[in-house]
Amino acid sequence: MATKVKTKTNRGNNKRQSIINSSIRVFARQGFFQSTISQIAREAGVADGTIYLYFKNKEDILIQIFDVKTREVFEKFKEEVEKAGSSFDKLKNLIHRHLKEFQQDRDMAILYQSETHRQGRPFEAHIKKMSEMYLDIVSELVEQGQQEGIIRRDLYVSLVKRFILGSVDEVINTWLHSTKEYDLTSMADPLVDLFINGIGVRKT
Amino acid sequence: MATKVKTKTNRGNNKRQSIINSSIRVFARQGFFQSTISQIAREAGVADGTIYLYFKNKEDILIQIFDVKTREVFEKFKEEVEKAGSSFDKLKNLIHRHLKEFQQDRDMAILYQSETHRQGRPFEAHIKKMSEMYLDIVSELVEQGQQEGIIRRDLYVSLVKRFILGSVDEVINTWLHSTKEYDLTSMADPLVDLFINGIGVRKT
Amino acid sequence: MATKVKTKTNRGNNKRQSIINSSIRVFARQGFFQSTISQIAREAGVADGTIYLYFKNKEDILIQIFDVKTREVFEKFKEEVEKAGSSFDKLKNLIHRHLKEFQQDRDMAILYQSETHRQGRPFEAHIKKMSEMYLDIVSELVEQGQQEGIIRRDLYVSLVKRFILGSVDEVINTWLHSTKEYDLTSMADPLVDLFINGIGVRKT
Amino acid sequence: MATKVKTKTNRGNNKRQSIINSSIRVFARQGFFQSTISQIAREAGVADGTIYLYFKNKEDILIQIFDVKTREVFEKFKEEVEKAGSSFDKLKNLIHRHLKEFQQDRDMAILYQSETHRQGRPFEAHIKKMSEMYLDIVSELVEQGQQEGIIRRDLYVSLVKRFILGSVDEVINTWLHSTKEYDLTSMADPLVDLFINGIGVRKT
DNA sequence: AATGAATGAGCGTTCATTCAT
DNA sequence: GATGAATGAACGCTCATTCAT
Repeated sequence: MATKVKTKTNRGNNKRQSIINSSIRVFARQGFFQSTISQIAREAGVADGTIYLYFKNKEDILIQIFDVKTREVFEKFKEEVEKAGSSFDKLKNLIHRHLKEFQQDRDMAILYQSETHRQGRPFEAHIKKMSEMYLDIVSELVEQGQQEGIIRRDLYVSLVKRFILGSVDEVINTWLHSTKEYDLTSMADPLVDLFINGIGVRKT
Repeated sequence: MATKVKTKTNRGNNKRQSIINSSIRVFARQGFFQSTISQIAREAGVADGTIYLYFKNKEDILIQIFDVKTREVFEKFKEEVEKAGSSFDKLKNLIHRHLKEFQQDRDMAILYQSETHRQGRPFEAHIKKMSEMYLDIVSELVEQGQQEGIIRRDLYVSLVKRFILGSVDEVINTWLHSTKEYDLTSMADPLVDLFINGIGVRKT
Repeated sequence: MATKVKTKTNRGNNKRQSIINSSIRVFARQGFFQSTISQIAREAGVADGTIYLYFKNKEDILIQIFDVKTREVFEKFKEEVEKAGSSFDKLKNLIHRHLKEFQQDRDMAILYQSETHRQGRPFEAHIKKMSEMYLDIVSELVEQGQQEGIIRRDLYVSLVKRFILGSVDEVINTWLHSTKEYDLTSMADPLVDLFINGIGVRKT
Repeated sequence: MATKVKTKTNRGNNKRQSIINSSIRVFARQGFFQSTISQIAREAGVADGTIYLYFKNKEDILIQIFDVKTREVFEKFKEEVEKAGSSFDKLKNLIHRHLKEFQQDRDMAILYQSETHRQGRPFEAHIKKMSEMYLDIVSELVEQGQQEGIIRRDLYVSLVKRFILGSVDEVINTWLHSTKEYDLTSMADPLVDLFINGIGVRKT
């Protein structure tokens, strides 16, 4: 149906996508600064110069990757949260999906970990935006939980966000750098348990 | 007394230290790959070539920084933990000191965040070592808490470590990238509260 | 006819040749280690980086020069030898052509002299190959002479080769370092005379 | 007797000699340009700076080596020639001693081969001087032989010198680059035979 | 639109030489 | 005399970017 329209547009998009995909792979493998345009071009099966038809420069590739990918990812997160009813289930779904997505796209996970933690200007904004989306999700979730009476009311929501996001990130990071292979999603339930109940013994 | 001995040794050490300090500053400001030997040399007030009297190459600077600094930092952490009695106080002290140290040495904090999250081989080992020290501290702490009956027994200790370390890192990372200035250590108590009690409401 | 094909191929070859020619000139003038890529590039009318499009590194230029040039030269030598009938005439032709070629390509002669006599590994093989070609030519020539009954049978052929090649090289070397200009080929006949008859008086 | 006087002078001379010897070794192993002052210093057991107390600069070491060593060597050559009576024996002795000396001092032989054949200014003069000494010896020898009636009168003496020196050098050079070990001096007699009689069959 | 040869600024690193001790 | 830490010019090489085809 919508197949014919693509002819012109998609040509470009195919090449564009191809470059983006190659970039993610190459960046993940070697890091942004260690990657060369030539490598990306070779991996994408295009000429070096072609890349500059779609991207302003090397950094622009990275920026666009983040813009697109994070939009995608957080769309999925939102969807996952909406799927569930209680705030507890929402959290569980979120964490599970978070781990699952990063497990499925290892290269992107690596790239994400590297880039969200490095310094270097022209990026800040994009990272922030993404981080805020996570915050939004968590905010809603916490608020709902509080109304449901299952989440404490005396919380700094922004701290809760870092508390959760940080833990998940570290779990992912450990997985990425681990020599052993194991299922990342299996960490979801224990993690959620920690989020909800903490490590302290409950006084009965 | 021991002042004479320095003449020879210290000369070198001073210059060495100066280069290390400059490197931390420059690496923090621009990232490892964006930093040049010339910048470091200029900042340290030495000639480019001088750097190679003390370090094998650019990467070696980074490695030595980590080796020294992490040893220092974790010495402090251990000390802080030993200062307290109950596992609860130990955790509190640890988190507090962690935040305090990184707040006091912002450049090192930035460097630490960048390097622990990037890919690139010849480093893995050094990072691992450091991470394990943290794990050791947390392990002991958790174990003690379990014996004291104030920390749950049904925990994956290695997950707890990531749960705690990840949260703290993220809190630091947010602070580093924040435009507002605020006291990082003020996050300690709320964080510990989250670690111990989680976000869930306690059923009475 | 075959003119169109050049468009792509020749472009590269022209630049490649240009770099090779410049390199011979620069190497001859200052020696391999004293020559810089910048000098070669300037002399060839290309950018420094361009050189690395055609050669792996500085040393690779030298190797390729030798591979090509010595093949060329020894093709000519062989041709010259085959042109003559008697072994005596062959020898005469060989020496004459040898001197003529090196006189015509003074830079290459200088380079050849330097490089065949210096130490430094990654070269040995290439030099050897070349030297052996000369040996082959002389071997055949001597053998034929022996069958013709005009060359002694009690000779170490490998020594004869060095005897001849060494003398010729030294004559060339002297010419190269001489302040006076003189016709190098004029040395051919006297040299051959010495090869054949030696310096001793013939007992009649 | 003259032993006491040395105290002061020799100290210097010892160090000087040590540096010279080390330099020959290092230069021979790696070539002049590939050798560093540090390597020479280390090998000589002195500090880098000390070298500049005895030599103006790196090149000066090379020059002084040649000045001294060639004087030494050619003293021996002369001596060897004077030992013999007939011009024929003189030639035999010269060649034999030449090969023997270079065989005994392999490093110097390598250095000599490299440096007499490379281009690079500030040297010419020293090489020339040495070469002329050889020429002188050969000249006398040939002249005497002519008077004795055993060497042809129709010879360019300067060509004869190159004819002989070149052959010997090439024989040495081959020996130096050979993988097999063999006695270099065994080449002396066959070589002399070639010099005297050439490769041609004598007409009876 | 696509190419890829060409560019040249820029960087890490080396090393001859100096000089304060 | 002797040292060796310090210097900084110089070089080989890389690679993001451009542009003629």
